[in-house]
Amino acid sequence: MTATANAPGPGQAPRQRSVRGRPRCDKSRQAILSSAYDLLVQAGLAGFTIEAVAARSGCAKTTIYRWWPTKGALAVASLLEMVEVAAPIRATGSARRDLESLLAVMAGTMAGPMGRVIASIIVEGQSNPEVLETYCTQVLQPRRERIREIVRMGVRSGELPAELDEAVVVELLYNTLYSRLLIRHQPLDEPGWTQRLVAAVLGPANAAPQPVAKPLRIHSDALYPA
Amino acid sequence: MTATANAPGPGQAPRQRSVRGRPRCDKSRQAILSSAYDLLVQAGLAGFTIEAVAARSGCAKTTIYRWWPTKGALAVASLLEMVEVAAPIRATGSARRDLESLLAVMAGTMAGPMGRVIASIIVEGQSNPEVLETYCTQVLQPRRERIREIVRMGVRSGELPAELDEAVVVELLYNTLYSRLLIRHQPLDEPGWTQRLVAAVLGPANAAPQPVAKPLRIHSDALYPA
Amino acid sequence: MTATANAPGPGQAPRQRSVRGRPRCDKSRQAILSSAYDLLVQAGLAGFTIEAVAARSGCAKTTIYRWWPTKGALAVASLLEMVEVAAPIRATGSARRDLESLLAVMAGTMAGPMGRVIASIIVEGQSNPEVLETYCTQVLQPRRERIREIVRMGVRSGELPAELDEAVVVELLYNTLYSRLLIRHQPLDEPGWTQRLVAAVLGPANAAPQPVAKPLRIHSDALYPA
Amino acid sequence: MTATANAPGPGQAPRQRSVRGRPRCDKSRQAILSSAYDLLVQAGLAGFTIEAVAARSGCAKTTIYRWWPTKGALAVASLLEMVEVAAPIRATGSARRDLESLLAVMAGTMAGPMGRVIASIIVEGQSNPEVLETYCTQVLQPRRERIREIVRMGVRSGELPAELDEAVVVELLYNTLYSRLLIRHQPLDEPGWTQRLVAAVLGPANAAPQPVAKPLRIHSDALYPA
DNA sequence: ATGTAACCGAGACGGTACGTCCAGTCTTTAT
DNA sequence: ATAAAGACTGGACGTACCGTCTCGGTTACAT
Repeated sequence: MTATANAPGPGQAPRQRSVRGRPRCDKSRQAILSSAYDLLVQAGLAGFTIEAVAARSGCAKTTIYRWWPTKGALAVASLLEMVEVAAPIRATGSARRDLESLLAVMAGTMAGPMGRVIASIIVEGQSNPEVLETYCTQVLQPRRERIREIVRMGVRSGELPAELDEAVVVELLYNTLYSRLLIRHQPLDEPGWTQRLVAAVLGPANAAPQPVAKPLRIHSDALYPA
Repeated sequence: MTATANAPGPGQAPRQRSVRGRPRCDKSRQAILSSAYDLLVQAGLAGFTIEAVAARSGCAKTTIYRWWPTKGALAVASLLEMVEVAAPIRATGSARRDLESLLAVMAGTMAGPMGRVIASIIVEGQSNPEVLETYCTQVLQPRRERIREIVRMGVRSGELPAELDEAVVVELLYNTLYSRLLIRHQPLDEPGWTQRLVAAVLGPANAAPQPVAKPLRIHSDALYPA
Repeated sequence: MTATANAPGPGQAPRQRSVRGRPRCDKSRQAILSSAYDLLVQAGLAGFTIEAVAARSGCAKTTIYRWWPTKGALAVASLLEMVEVAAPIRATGSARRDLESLLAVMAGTMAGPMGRVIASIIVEGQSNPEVLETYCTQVLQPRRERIREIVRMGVRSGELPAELDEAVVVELLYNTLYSRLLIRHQPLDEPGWTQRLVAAVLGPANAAPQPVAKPLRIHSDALYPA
Repeated sequence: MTATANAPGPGQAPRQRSVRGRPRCDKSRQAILSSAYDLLVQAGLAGFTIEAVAARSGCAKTTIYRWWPTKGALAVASLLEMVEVAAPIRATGSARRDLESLLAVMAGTMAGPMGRVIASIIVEGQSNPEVLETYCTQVLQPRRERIREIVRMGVRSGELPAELDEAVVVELLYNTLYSRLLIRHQPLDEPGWTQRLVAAVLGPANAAPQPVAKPLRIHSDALYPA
């Protein structure tokens, strides 16, 4: 993990818990993070200014700079604060259906306000590699792993062909979301798109899916508000 | 087309061709565009400043603002200036191989300096929809069409399965490139990646490809230096 | 002369009068200088802030920084703007009386608002030698010269002893003013002080002063509002 | 005496001597005062910062603020710590010579590092009258009294004319030092200046000085390092 | 040939945000 | 109680670019 993330998520100790001195004011931390998030949602990158965050949160600029070295770091931190680590979802027993609905949820999320935040983070990351690094480690990878798991389960149950390249499946499904978010050549919520995507990636649904005996409790890849 | 694109490509008339007055100085236009491009390549978005472009090109800021309304517009224009409309390539007769090599070329291009420029354009486009619009129309769509054509030809020749969803194929192949460019979770030039990608999208190569009778001269999707 | 003075006094050409580019806005210059002066008078050094000057004058900070490199330079310039080069006074024919009244006027000026400005300039000058240099050259020296002239005339007319050390006289009379301004150990306008001072410096008035035939029109050392 | 001076000289109890709690740490007091002095000498006003003093002395800012209300108060206190109350000097028997040598010593002191400290104190005093007040009471007045005493003795012995205005003599001699310190229009250590000054103020040395019967031990006006 | 219109360079201008420094204050633990 | 540590609000700093605005000068067509 990088310094970018030293605005701690739950359970993290960013600075060696100091015994001496005034402890960090958590109210300020919260105010700053939620102000940052709100500004990103409402005004996008243009309005996402340290000064604006300071003004809206009622905190001093110095307090912001003390804890987050760059705007990008602040942006990721504000996203992490708003997102559950991994929301559990109910597996239906069909990997196909699971993927479809998961993709739909993700696309919906990205089409909404959180999408603007994510886009902003990626933008900031272009000139600040640590931001992207943190985003990938903290947000992207755990969620990609969920998709991978669904695929793995589908293969194991025989629903999906054994020769399926898991890594590529994840890559294809996920990347297409981000591209639409950023390039906007097509809408993220194009109707029917989810199904076509899954069909194309998994191949035609000729084999009847075998319902798993015990419907497992797995986790969603979607970004949920905390 | 929007005002964003009024930095004309060849043969375009951005402003109602004025009969009176001093004609536009093409030397300045060239100097500005190439300075912009160079700055984008060398310093990325951080160094891509109207003032820097003016300084490097030896032109006045007013001259830049006269012709390009925003930094984003200037960025796209500078890219268009550096890129052939569509470089012709030799079709090998195998759609699979064509796609693989095309993807490899594109990935290579995006991993290089031009990738930085493209990323910058997309970044600028986040707060300036016209920029993305122009980029899609002028750069993206024509190139996507080429992929589509290869697929179409492959289907027609029987090399590729008839039920292939052309639109989705293009989407999958292309988007994954842009995601890697922007998110950097994986390198663009991962070895073997191109093959796995094509295999996953087109399905297993069971049908023996039928070489087309007359190898057609089609066009590359890659962005070539002009 | 130093860069500090490039806010021109009358007849000066601070930057080689440039033919190219937008000419300097004199309204801004005036507004800045008078705002600076007012702030120095009203709030002293504490309130004399580039930001405050900008706010009060309605100009941008950058405009101020473009023309005056430091707060000190701005302070001197604002003083120079408010002061006549050398106000003429009527010589009475008695060097003694002339010096007394001149000292009284100067003390009065220094005890007033302009004194605060001068004190501020000297303070700024402590960490910026150019400021002091400019102040001495532009303000102090010309005025000291006037005292010297009065003394010279008094000696020539026989009113003052020939062995009088002109330089020291000027030094003694002037310095004591500045010390009282800055150290405040004694009030500047102590009644009778002027006479005692002159008496001590010039020696006892034993020689009857010879009235000059034609009372000359000389110049005051005092700082007059322009 | 004012609150400004509650940095105690030796033997003073600024705060009602507390019976309970941790006693004041004298090591901190010393460290702070000498750090302040050093910073004033080395970096002048610019580097004389509470934070810098804290850093250099290894004390906390709060400790400084607890004992000295303002930077100015700290500055005077640091000067007082470095200075003997009144260093004794040997009177030569000639008031003239005594004054000359005394002036020379003072000028030398002011031209050196301590001069920077004094200038800083006066600067601070401009926006903090209590600082000047303390400086005058603690430093200036006792030393001026010494000059006055020399003059008085000179008059009593007949060396100096009886009509000499003691107060004005002190004023003239002392003020000119401070002016040169602050305005820098002339160097403080101009050779021969001391003699000319004394000559001008005391009048020509026509009367042969009467050596006093018993050379008295008086005190110097100069500021000696403790 | 001479307007007239649009171009071009230079550079001043009002602004916004930057990231930093320091001022003072407050809150904690340690002595 | 005093001290050290260090987080906090707040204000000003000086800088970088923004996008706009005059200027003096330069083409090149249209009278």
